[in-house]
Amino acid sequence: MKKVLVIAGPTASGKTGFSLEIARETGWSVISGDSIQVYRGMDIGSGKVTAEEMGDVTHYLLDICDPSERYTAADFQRMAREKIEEAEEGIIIAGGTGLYLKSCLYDYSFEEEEETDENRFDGISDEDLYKILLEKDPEQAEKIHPHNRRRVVRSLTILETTGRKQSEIIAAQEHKMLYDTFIAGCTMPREVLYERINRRVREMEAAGLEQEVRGLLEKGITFENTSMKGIGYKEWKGYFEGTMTAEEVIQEIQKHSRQFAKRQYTWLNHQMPVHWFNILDETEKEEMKEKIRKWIRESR
RNA sequence: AGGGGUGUCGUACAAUGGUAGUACAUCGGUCUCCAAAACCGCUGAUGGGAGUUCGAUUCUCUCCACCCCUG
Repeated sequence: MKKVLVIAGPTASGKTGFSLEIARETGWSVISGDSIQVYRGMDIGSGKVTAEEMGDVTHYLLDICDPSERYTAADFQRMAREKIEEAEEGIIIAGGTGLYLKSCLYDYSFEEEEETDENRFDGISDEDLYKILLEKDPEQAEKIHPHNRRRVVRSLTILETTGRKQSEIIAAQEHKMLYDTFIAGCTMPREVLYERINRRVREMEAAGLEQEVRGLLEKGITFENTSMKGIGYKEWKGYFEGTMTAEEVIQEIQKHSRQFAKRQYTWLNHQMPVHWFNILDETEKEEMKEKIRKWIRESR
């Protein structure tokens, strides 16, 4: 069974550095498990590993899309699984996009779908849309809040294009991991992480984040593109429309990053079996490495 | 020092002589392809004291704090 070492954790927790250390020790490649780092030209704001840091460690799923394209969890699932299968012994996935990690590791199945008109439900209220779903797939509807239009539309789309209920698709799965997986979670006290986040955003500012965003806009990328929904990018809309100062933008990015880190903790704590360790504590870090080495030695 | 003004959750604002509300933030949570997305929930305030009143956050006085003007 292929071994998959997942290095997870909230933003700014040091996932990249740790994954490089392990990659150099094991000789394994690294898959980026990140929804924004797939886009070319989005380097500073996405906290992408630099060529210099990377050295000769092979990285997959970085810079594989144009920012005008839409990359999704299904794309990640397919491409990451391909890389896992190609690996000789094992591979590392470093990233903080919870859904991407889970959908790749577990037996999630994303049904093939036809293109649908995104605006076909315009004019129908959230409540009415929810009632429709309640009628057609009550089991799934009960799991979704009526106000969460995106999820309601999603379920209806699955129903329309595949002819199957989302609840049935999920019920047919075993909810088991497909690989021999070990999930290491980089963490640290919340206040320390928040300070690091704030500092990192300042560093992005100094590294030329504004110029990076300006360059994307000049190439025709708009704030409507999925890629521009990322933290560090979407906040500049007001700035380029003349309603916000750069300082306000930076503070928004810091705030959104902190909120994101909190959501990442919630996801990782509740959705996957993570082995947490305080990455700033040298002893804990070494213990984690030892656990990883032991897990690699075990043959299953 | 004199004159004027303002004091309500962390912040910005509401309202009322009779249960003090909203937004954002904080904190917590949901999650099967837009997920760095979308959505949900909780906590939390009338500056201190006195008076009028059945009842004051509201009216009155006083103290305190802050702001503006004058010197």
